[in-house]
Parts: sequence; C-alpha cells; structure tokens
Amino acid sequence: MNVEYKENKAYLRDIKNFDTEHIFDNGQAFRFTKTKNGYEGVAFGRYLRVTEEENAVVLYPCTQKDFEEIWYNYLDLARDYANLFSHCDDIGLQKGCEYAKGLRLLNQQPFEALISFIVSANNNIKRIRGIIEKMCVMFGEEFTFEGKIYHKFPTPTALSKGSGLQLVECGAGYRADYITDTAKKIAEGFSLEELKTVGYEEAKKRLTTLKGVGPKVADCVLLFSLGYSDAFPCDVWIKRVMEDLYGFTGKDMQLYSFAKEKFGIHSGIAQQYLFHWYRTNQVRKEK
DNA sequence: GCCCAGGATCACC
DNA sequence: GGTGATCCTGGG
Repeated sequence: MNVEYKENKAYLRDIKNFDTEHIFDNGQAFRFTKTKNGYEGVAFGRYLRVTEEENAVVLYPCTQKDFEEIWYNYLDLARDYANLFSHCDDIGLQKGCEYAKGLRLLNQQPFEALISFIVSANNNIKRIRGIIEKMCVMFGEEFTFEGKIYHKFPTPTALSKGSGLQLVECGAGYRADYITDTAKKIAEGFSLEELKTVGYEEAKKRLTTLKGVGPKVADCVLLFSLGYSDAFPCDVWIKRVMEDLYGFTGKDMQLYSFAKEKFGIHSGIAQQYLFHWYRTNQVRKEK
C-alpha cells in the first residue's frame, strides 16, 4: 500500500483486503451509513468518509497527520490480512474468508465500544444504531462539517450526568441504568486504556465488574477497541456456526479455548469472518 | 394482539 | 456453579 495526499484526501493505493461494506456494515461499529460508493460517519470526534474508487480507497477529510495519528490505526492498516489464516486449512474459515474478503477489524475508541455493546445486549443492529444516534444527539458535542451538523460520541462525564429517564427516551429501555452507572465508573477513573496491557483474562475480569457487561459484551470491547484479536464473542450466531460446523455444544467458556486451538491467536478475527458469512447467507441446517 | 429476537442480571437451588 | 425468569421494543 502507498498513500498519496491531495486536496485534503488520502488515496490509499495498492490496498488489498479492504471492503467498506464488510467493514462498516458487519455489526462492529454503529455510526457509519452507506453513501454512493462507500460509507460516512463519525469516529474519534470527527467526520470521515471512506470510498472505494478506481485503484484507491479514499479517506476524506484526511491530512497526512490525520492519517498517521488516527485513521491508520482505526482501519487496522498495519495488519496483513492476506496471510492471517493462510496456515489454517479449516473449510468453514476458508469459506468465511472468501465470502467476507476485505473485512477488517476497526480499532475503535474504548468508551464508545463499551457503551455501544452494552446497548447491543438483547438487541438488534437497527435498533442499536437508533439508540446510539439519539444518545449522541442528546449528550454528544455538536460540530459542523460542510454545513451539516454532526455529534461526537458523548464523553463519560456527559453520559454519567444523564438521567435514566433521558436514556429511556433514547430507547435504551432497561439498559438505561447500566449506561449511566458504567459511564459514572469510567468518569470516576476506571481506566479502559490500562486494560490494553494487563492481558486478556485480567482485562475481561475487570470489564465484567461493570454494570451491563457480561462475557459477550466484554469480548466485543476487547476485540473491537483494546487490541485483543483472540477475544471471541459468543453470541447466538457464532454458537450456531460452531455447533453446525464442528458439532460443538459445550459452554461458552470452553468455546473460547476451542476456538483458539482451532483458529490460532487471531481467533477473534476468524469469528468475524465466520459470523458474517454464516449470518448473511443464512447457511443454517434445519434442526 | 401476540410472539419473536437478542445478552445480562438476579433470585434461587 | 448452574438454571431459568425477567428486562424493552421494533418488526413480523
């Protein structure tokens, strides 16, 4: 890949394994929407548009500084996706990789991921998007880009000051109290950044002390914002995959080690390919 | 009007 | 330590 900067845009050339639909519409992030040939949304408190054009992926607005300081890491561009699973001959995973080619992890801001996946509990993607957007409008800082109004994701302090009632108005339902409670803990000094360095087990243990954060939500936060590519979120779909493909019917706890053994240290990324392929194609055996 | 999908929690063994 | 009822709401 090489990068060219022109008119506040970054042109990523010779980039392989980059598909905007598989990246922004797979349920890992909730604030991007489809445009003519890509996606646009708000991340890291800024507007970003990512389009697929002839011979290049284009980021806008994007200076060299923006690219190097924010988007390079956000879009996980350091990772060599072409060779991630070349060692693994598992048929299911091969199929998943083939179907969802170009899917990449997004390295999101930890607090945004945390709140987003608390909202995701017992919920569907469409509703999750709606709730988060209303939350951003109500509690997030407003900014303007090219004449349009956008909202940053709320800070922990702003969210912690929200009343349960306001969050219910956003559509959060019974999760409202989880959100204010957890936002308060973060605002009071619970460090999410620190979790990047304490190891998977310890980080997960600490995350699940927060209200509304169980094993699945914790794994999502670890995978999508804290750099743990071996975190393996066990939701209903991946359990269906694991049962149908490998006859696995054990407990979620055992599924984690089963997956690590089967797919290697990047089992969480394997999970994304399997999940995306299985879910969108409904390749489910009749039970 | 009813039922379903989707995870965390809490009360209870 | 494991199980099952319950939470909310858009959509079929």
